[in-house]
Amino acid sequence: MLFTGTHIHKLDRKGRVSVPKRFRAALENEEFAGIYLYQSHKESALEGCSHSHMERIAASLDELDMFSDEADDLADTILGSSHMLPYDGEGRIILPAELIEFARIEDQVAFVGRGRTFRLWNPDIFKPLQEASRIRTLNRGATLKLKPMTELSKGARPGTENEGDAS
Amino acid sequence: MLFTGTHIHKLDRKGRVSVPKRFRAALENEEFAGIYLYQSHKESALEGCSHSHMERIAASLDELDMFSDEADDLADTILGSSHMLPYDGEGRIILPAELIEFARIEDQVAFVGRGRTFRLWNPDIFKPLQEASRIRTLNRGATLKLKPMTELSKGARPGTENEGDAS
DNA sequence: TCAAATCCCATTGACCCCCATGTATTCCCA
DNA sequence: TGGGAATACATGGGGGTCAATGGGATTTGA
Repeated sequence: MLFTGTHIHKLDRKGRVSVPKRFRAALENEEFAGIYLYQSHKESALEGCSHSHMERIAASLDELDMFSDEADDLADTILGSSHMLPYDGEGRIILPAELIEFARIEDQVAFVGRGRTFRLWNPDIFKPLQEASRIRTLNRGATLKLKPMTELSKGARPGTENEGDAS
Repeated sequence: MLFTGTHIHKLDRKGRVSVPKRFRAALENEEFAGIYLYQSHKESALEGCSHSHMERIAASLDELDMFSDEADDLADTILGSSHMLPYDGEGRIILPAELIEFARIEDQVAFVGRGRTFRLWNPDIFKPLQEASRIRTLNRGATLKLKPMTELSKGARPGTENEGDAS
């Protein structure tokens, strides 16, 4: 289950867009045949994930103090603003007008893999940002500490990763 | 069983409102065909949940000191003021006048998913609050620490696990 | 007896299923 | 290695179905 690469697809006049085959393949064991989308906090983009990932978010929120302000805000912005979008027979979803508007999407949609999650962009907006981020990374000389293989099979560890971040 | 998204439905002149199909689907294995609603203690909203979640609240109250003021208050505000609302043949409930008034609901009701629970709002009140939540989340740089996948199958239990694992 | 709740049916409009067409990639064979 | 066919994926659009809604009729309960 890994989302990789950038795939640009067309938004048709019914508001439908094909989910890339690779992404659907990454999701094929999910109980829900479709994807979840919600507005990104920091970018003019949509965050995408699987049903089980959404379950993880809910379970994690459940553990925060039920009455904490932070849990409240996160519930409103992630769970409350998310859209559960099933595939049609051809593996397409309908992009809700609200999300199209938020991400300023026109006639094309870029699906950008981010590992456990992915993002949807207006390709014209994403492209220059991607270039800028590439340059920042080079200048910074960033290196990624890889986890030992042995840990991977045990499943993801908490505390180290933090999804939907690290631009 | 996950409540996600915001669904705005109409309150008709008989005081009925359709429960979103997705929410009903999330509840379809419940013994009681309907939902529970009670007044939120911090928002001008109604808290909604399933029968089994209500059981969980009752069980949690049991664990507090039976004679503490806190348990007293929670029992009064949650269990005492909750309404058990069955669906009609079309999947609607009747919103009691008391709750309509409390949440200042007019002709529309927003069902807002929060994972294991959901809230009902006057959409005009909720929308700006949600926007404020988004901004706070952004400023806070909040990222959610996700639970490891392996714990999901055990079900969520608040307050117990989650430690002894951060690398 | 009256009011309120439940049942029942009609309407409408959005969504989903289905099929047809187009396009790119892969695979096979010369 | 190049060309061509076959297949799989992406796209376009029509029509049926179902969820949401509105309102009348019947039942229940105070």
